[in-house]
Amino acid sequence: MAQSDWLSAAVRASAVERKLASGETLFRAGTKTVGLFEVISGKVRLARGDRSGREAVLQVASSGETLAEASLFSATYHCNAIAATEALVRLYPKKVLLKELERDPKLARAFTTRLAQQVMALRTRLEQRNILSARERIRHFLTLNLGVDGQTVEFSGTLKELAADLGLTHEALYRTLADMEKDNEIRRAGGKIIIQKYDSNHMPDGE
Amino acid sequence: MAQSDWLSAAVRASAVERKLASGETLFRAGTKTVGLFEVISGKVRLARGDRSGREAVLQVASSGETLAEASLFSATYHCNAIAATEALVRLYPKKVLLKELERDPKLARAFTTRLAQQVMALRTRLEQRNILSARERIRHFLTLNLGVDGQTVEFSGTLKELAADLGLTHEALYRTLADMEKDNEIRRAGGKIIIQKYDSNHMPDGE
DNA sequence: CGAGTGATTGACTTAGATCAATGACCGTGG
DNA sequence: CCACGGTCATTGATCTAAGTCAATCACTCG
Repeated sequence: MAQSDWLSAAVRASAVERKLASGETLFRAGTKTVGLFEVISGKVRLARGDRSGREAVLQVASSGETLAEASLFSATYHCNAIAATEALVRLYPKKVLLKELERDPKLARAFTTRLAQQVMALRTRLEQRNILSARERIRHFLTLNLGVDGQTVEFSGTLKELAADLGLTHEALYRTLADMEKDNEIRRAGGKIIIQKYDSNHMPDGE
Repeated sequence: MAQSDWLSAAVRASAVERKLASGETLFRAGTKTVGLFEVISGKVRLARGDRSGREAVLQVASSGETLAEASLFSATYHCNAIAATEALVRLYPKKVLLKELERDPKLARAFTTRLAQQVMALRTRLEQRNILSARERIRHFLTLNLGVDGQTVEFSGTLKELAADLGLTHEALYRTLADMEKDNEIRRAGGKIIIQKYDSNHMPDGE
């Protein structure tokens, strides 16, 4: 399951595992960086909290994904990483990884590609945050996460988490989802959302 | 001025320059990627537009900065790049660059570092977009862009551009700025904003 | 069985988006 | 040289959707 294939054997050998309880902090902003984390199981969210207590979710890493790639190039972390569920993570120490990156061009390339993907993912996220209407925001999310069948979106975790992910209050999400269901735009079934119609010519609110 | 020092001679040799009029499009989402752009003079903004016409500014690249690093690893662009002012850009063709990245570890490292910085910058941006209060958002921007003197923030371009950058309407920005000035929190002088006081214990609106 | 949390809905408030109008500038072409 | 079109900066009025506070129900876990 772990798709750490892109990591070289040398790096993998140096890994250290750590178990996290739900809600436990993996690292905190300001702390010295120790390396790159891979989530083996569970989910870990990367967030920054502003003074007002509100926290901005920057990323939610599930099994197979990595955390804090960028922090490798900085002395301290700039975000907080908190386990969203009980989780198992693997730490690839900074030193080893950096050295290997230097030596192994294949690894370097893979790593760079990952970073590039992150950049694009972040941009998508940013794009989404620019949408002010909750409904449009949800639509945006839905279209981006359509399953292979082209009409089902599966989301992991709670709706509350999804709300945080979308940058909405959970109330707003519940309500909008309910509205969309009432309007027959979507249907819900457990952890799934089924899009009822997606033709560009119904636009209930756009011009 | 151009800080393309991190690029190897081979890459630099292959560069092609292009002049853009203000408002001219450099590339559009969906177009095939041709390479990496460096802004030599002027400003180019990277943006994604949602169906409603609203455009999300993802990055504004000024002289010395590069555009579309991530697109090197993807077949098509995912954003639009539009010259915000008259601008001169240099194109480093994808093919050459990719090959050089493969060959030159030093270049690869530099490039990776850039990407990592981008990731962090994007995260900061994302964090900002999570702040709902216009005033807090501006404060956040100000603290992040404090000059060396610790109390002056210089911004380039128009206030309107800044507004787009902050994800606010220009009206909201004008108003909030005016309010902050009235409250003696800031002072304005041309393209500068001077912070009058920044002690954590005045909090005009926080709890 | 009670505490804790998610899901949901109601009522209310508010801050920011929207629409609109005005004055200051600036460059440009006749 | 100046009138005119364009854009920025600014402010007013209004509206609305999302945030906030709050209550309820269903579940699960120990």
